[in-house]
Amino acid sequence: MARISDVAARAGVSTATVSRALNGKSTVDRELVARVQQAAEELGYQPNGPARNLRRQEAAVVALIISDVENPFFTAIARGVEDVAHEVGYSVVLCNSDENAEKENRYIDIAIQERVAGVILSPTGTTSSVGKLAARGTAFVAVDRPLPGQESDVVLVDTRLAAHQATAHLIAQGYQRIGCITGPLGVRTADDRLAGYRDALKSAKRRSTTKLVRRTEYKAAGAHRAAQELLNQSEPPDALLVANSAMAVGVLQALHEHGARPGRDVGLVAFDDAPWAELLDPPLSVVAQPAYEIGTVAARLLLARIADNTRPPTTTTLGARLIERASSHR
Amino acid sequence: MARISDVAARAGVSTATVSRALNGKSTVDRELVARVQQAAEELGYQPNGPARNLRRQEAAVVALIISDVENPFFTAIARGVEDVAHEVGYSVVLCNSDENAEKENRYIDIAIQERVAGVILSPTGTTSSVGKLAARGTAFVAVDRPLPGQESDVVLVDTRLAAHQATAHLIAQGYQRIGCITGPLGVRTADDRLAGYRDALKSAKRRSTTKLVRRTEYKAAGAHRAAQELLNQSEPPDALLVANSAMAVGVLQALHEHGARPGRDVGLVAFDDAPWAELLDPPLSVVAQPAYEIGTVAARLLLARIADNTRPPTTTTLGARLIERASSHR
DNA sequence: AGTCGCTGGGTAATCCATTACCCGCCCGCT
DNA sequence: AGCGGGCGGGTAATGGATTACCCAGCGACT
Repeated sequence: MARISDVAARAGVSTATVSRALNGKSTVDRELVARVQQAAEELGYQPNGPARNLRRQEAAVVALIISDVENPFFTAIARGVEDVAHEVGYSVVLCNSDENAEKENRYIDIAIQERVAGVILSPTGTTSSVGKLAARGTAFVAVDRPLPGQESDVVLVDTRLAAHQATAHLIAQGYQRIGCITGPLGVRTADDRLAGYRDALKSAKRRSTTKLVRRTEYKAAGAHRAAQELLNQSEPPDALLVANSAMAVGVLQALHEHGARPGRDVGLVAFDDAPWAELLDPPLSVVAQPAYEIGTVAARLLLARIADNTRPPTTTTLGARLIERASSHR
Repeated sequence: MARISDVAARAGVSTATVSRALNGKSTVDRELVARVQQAAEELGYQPNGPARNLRRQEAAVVALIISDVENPFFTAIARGVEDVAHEVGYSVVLCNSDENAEKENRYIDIAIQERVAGVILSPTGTTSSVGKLAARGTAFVAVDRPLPGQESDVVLVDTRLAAHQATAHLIAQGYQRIGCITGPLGVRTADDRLAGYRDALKSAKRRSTTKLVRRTEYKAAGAHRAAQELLNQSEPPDALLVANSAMAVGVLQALHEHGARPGRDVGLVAFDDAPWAELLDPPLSVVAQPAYEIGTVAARLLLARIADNTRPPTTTTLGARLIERASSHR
């Protein structure tokens, strides 16, 4: 594979000149630049990234560690991050932690080893292997969930408030026994959505009971089981707040199996707007989160922090929007 | 940041011994290994990736370049690749080419520059910047679509046959004017699905007319417009074959706007099984592609090629499965 | 006892691009 | 003419881990 010295030889200049000509860092004679570019072209020269990064002590790459590639919420974030990063010449590599602290830890190690310029991640939970990033001075930004006991830039959604509003909406529609199916204990968004749900019940002077609450992983299968359990109780819920769209699929299946119609029999609001939510009969009421915007904001914060790691940590909280459709109307 | 020489000093050995102890390449005295590991631990030593890759001339990383992160078909492939790669200690970085030859080209350059061990990609189309990989001897595997004029390992789905079967199913159900909404001209899967559709019409001695065929990007918006056009014709289709699940969303919207009920009024089969397909009323008939398996197969092929780049190129064709639901029954 | 061979471990070369440092040349001013 | 300043470009140091090469020491065999 062609090296910089090959290009230099072909263009009849030194390696220093080749580097300067190709990177445009310093003024180089026009004619030489042309000769160098042509030589590089002819040889199909591609600079050796590791060598460059070794010397530069940093790669123009940001790592994005998300907890589920198959969750549209996170892929939308990825798009936001990409669009901003590309504008300024950074590349984005996507890593999938699968809501698994060990994988997350592994990817953080890789990010450190590869000396990426910065990391954006949705932390899996309590185990803060993220401390390593802080310890090394690598810029990082948390999205979707804050980092326990870490000072850092964070981009959140006011998901507790959103859950409150969604629940209040169900109450206003006259539902009496409102349940909640949320994510695993310790996952912050899951906790917050549950808290918001309880806030709303309290505001309405309703008693909340654990009999109407289930926690499970953020997947369809878990939510399906949870919904089955709730519906099989002697006093089943007449409405449900569901914490993400994959879960909503499981819940809708369970309702179907019980012959219960969303809206009329069981009011339903789910987090995350999905393109198919409107296609259902009845259309699904959702809490739309600004996922793409989370990505763009996080990327901009990260770039600012790469430029200046001493700036004080900021917390950005974006709002979510309740979209009322027929699944939450009798 | 701690360097290998710091670890060596703390453990009282040479850098060579540290490297050997941590990589387990050669036999090192047990006690020294323990001392080295402890020293590394205490210093929080993380090897410098660029330096390592520079020396090794290769990184234990495979790049996966897909054409749409938001398409569940591709994220399922990603999962398959990841699962296999992780088993053997490789990391996967995901790049999103967005069906854009320029972005694809850029990511290929990055992959070459970073000296990744191999690349798996779903080629965007004709412009074969992929030639660079071949020229450099970087292992690569194409998924979902073959590479025009490139000898390489390929993992495909027999999508033409699947389209044939799906169309034949619509014919068997008694639909008379079957249309097709497929992806852009030149995207191989889009061409194949259209070809399969025509094969089926021909087998059934039906005339195929371009009046019932529309091509658009693989997104909901394009498919929505296409469906509108088709439905507004004087002789609208009474069934549609739709080339992916995002498009199906657009088509379903259009049908709804026309007050047409899937199945009864317009028979419908779409490519890609989505978790929500069963939730619709009526449930959507689909062609389920083995996306996860494509990923695992491609990863295994890539690993084999990394080990031995002289092996002859293979083409693996996986089958798709038609799942008949109510949207394709009168 | 001497020699061969093996093993464990140290020294230094190596991977390649970037950039600090330095030199030569030319222009312009006095 | 002489000198200073600026610019273009070359030489070589640099980043950090891996590994080729070599050496010392020990055990075994003749």
